[in-house]
This record gives sequence, C-alpha cells and structure tokens, in this order.
Amino acid sequence: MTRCASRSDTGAPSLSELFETSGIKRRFNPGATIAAQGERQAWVYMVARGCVRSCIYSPEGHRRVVRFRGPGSVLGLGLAAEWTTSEEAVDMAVLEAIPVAAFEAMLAASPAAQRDLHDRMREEIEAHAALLVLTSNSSAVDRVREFLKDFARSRKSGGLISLPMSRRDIGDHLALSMESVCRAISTLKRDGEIDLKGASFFRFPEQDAGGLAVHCAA
Amino acid sequence: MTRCASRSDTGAPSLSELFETSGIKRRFNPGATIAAQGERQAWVYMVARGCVRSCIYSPEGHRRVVRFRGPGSVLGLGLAAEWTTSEEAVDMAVLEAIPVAAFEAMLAASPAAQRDLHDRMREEIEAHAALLVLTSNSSAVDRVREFLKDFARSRKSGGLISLPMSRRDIGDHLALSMESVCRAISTLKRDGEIDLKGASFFRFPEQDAGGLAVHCAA
DNA sequence: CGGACAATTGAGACGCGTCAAAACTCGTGG
DNA sequence: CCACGAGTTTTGACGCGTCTCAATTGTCCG
Repeated sequence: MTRCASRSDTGAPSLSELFETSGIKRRFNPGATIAAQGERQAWVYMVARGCVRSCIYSPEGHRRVVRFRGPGSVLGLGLAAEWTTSEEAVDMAVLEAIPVAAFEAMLAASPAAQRDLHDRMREEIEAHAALLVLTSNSSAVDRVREFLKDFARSRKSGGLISLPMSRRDIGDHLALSMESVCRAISTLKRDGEIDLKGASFFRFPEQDAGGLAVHCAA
Repeated sequence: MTRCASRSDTGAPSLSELFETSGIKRRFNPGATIAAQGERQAWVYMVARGCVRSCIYSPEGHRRVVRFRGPGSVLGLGLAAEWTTSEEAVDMAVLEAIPVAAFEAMLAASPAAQRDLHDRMREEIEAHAALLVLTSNSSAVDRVREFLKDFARSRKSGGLISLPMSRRDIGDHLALSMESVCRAISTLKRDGEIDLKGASFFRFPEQDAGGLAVHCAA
C-alpha cells in the first residue's frame, strides 16, 4: 500500500529507533493531560505503552476524539508551534519524549527519519479521511462495528481484546452519544457479532460457519 | 500559527515555485476525473485555476468530499503508490503537473521544498481535523454557515463569491443530504445571514450594526 | 422555445439525541 | 466478608432533526 515498504537500513522504522535511543521516559496516569490544545509544543512523544487519545475541543466545548494511539504512534508529528490537539492518557501510559529542537536536529541529519516522518504524516491523513468516511453515511451500529474491527486489528490480539477507553470516548470518536454507543454494542452482542467480557473486554467469535447463523433472534 | 512564517529565500512557498517553473499545464473540464482512487500515482499536481474536489468513495458507493481545493493547493502530497482520493474538477480547472519521480528528485535537492511539503501536510491534517469537528456536533445550518465562511475566507473576495460546486457536493462534504444543504441555505438567506445571487453566488452582508439586527423574522 | 438538469420546497418516517432511571463495577472501610 | 458509595454502563421513553421520496420551480444552453 505504501511506497516505502522496503527500507534499506534496519527493520525498525527510523523514528522508533530515535525515540528508543534518545527518548526520555515519562509516565501518565489515566485521564492525565500529556499536552493541551493551544499550548506551546516543547516535546515530541512516542507511545511506548498504553493508550492515548488525541482530542480537539471546539469553542462551544464539544470534544472530538480524532484518534486513539497505541504503542509506536507519535504525538506532535506536525511540529507546529502550538499543539492543535489535546493529548490525553486513556489508561496508564508510558511515553518516550524528545525536545522539539533536538528532534528537528536529528531529523535534518537523517533522510531516513525524514521519510519515516513523511510516511507517518500520510498515514495520519489517511486515518482522518477514513474516519470522515466512516462518520458520514453509516449507522451507529456500523460505526461501532467498524471501530471495534479496526481496534482489534491494530492490537492484533486474536483473543480477548481490552477496550481501555470509555463509552463516551468512543462516542466522541465516532460522533455518537455515549448512549448510542451502548445500544450499538448491545445490538452487536445480541446478534452474536461480538462477545463481551465485562464492559471493557470483547472478542470477535471466529465463526467457521461464515457468519450465516443469525442466532434466530427475531 | 505555523512555525515557518519566516521563510528566508523568496516570498513564494517553495513548492509553488517548483510547479511554476517545472510544471506541465493540463486542463480539465467540469466533472472530469484528474486522478482516480486506487489508480497508480504518476503525477503530482498543483491547482493553477479553478476548483478541485478530493473525494473518497466507500465500498458501498457513498462519497465523501474530503476537501475542496483552489489555486495553490497540491494534489498527491502523500506520494503514496496509489491515489487514496479521487481528484475531480468541479469547474474548468487548470493544473500544473510534475512526474512523481522528478518531484521526488527536486524534493531531495531542496530542504526548503521539504519543509514546505511538511507544512502543507500538516495543514492537510488540520483541515481534516477541523472537518471532523465541524461534522460531529453541529446542526445542518451551522455546518453550512461555517462552510460558507471558510470558503469565503479562502477566496478572500470581499464581494460576491462564486460557489462552483453543486449542492450535492457540499452535502457530501458536510455529511448532509443535498436537500438539507438547500434548506440550510434557504434558512440563512431568510434570516439575512447571506445574500444569494442565483444559486451559485453568495455574499455576507457586512453588517455594521454588529449583527444584532435579526430582521424580525419570528 | 424547449429540454435536461439543478435547486427548492413539501410531507412523512426513522434514527439518534436528550433526559431519566436502573443495573453494574470496583475500590474503600467497617 | 459484606456493606457502602461514586462512577460507569445499560436500558427506557420521548422529541426533534435529518433523510427519503416526491413534486415543483428555476436555470442554462441548444
């Protein structure tokens, strides 16, 4: 899909190495603000562990979760003077931090890092575009189903998947109310599309039958 | 807002120069497809005249207009192997085209161009994010009002502003039906927030009273 | 003038938001 | 170990805004 599939040097993307070698570890409690929208950007971060939400608050106080970020995702790629998003820890999160000036210096010295940065920005654009498509013409159930699929894919865990964020977080991501997310999840569970373990663990039943069994709900 | 406000060399952004000196002019009729989603990307374009819409078609056939582009805007910034968006001429559009390989070569030779590219990608991310916010928690009238404001600002013409795209285009941009866009425009006109000249020219009445006059509609 | 297409307006249905209440979870302390 | 309380999740009822379908009007060009 991307042109840079073959990277000559090492197997790991350049920016990952940068953060692993030069990053300072910082830990954030659930709900903690890593960076606030409008604040001057002094650091660039990479998620090492946990989950981070990138939010935008509109003047009227509404929130949109533009993206959930897991390990390997970089915060502040745009290198703008101020943070355009608020970055908040969803659960206990550990990040690698590099001062912006140092990051830019390392970037200037490494064409591979520049290419990695470019690829990641393109990926960010495509993710935003995909969210725009998802939230334009699909029902609440469709949005939640697609979100869960994507999330499961990004965590590539075959079994039980942890869902660290709240229903409201998911709603603010998918442009739905908290209640609509609840109802959609309940519908998916009732229809046998997902299994729930408590409220924050789910699983896709690997249906060998091809999903034709409808559990004769109606 | 952006860090790169002071660019040392010339007044024009680097990529603009690139396209003006090395670009091949190509003309497209209204509705023509400049590049199709999924097609291999052979060229990078810059809009010279006219208006272009960047669309994404979902598997179900729904369309989202991710962005409208005017003169100066670059198509294919991401340099992915394939076009992730369909680029379509809204009206008669003239574009400057550069082959991808040549573009990348020029890019490698010019740090200023790289920085310009980075800035433009950040701007793209921010524009997408703004659209995500706009289409999450606002009514049809609010979306259309904001869209018209933005569009007027981007065209920075004080007087009558041409609206080259159809109501359906606007709807697919704002995640509204064509009819809802119509109704919203009618409402704005009735309430005196905009003036209409035909269906494709509008104007914001520069109210010196500060917008307190409500035209006693109710 | 006529025809095709876009824009507008209307009527009705449906889905989601809102408000409200109940059930559940989890940590704390008796 | 159980009781308690705060916060989250779930379910219910209802109203409203937007979508859909349909008809009319308007616009542009041959």
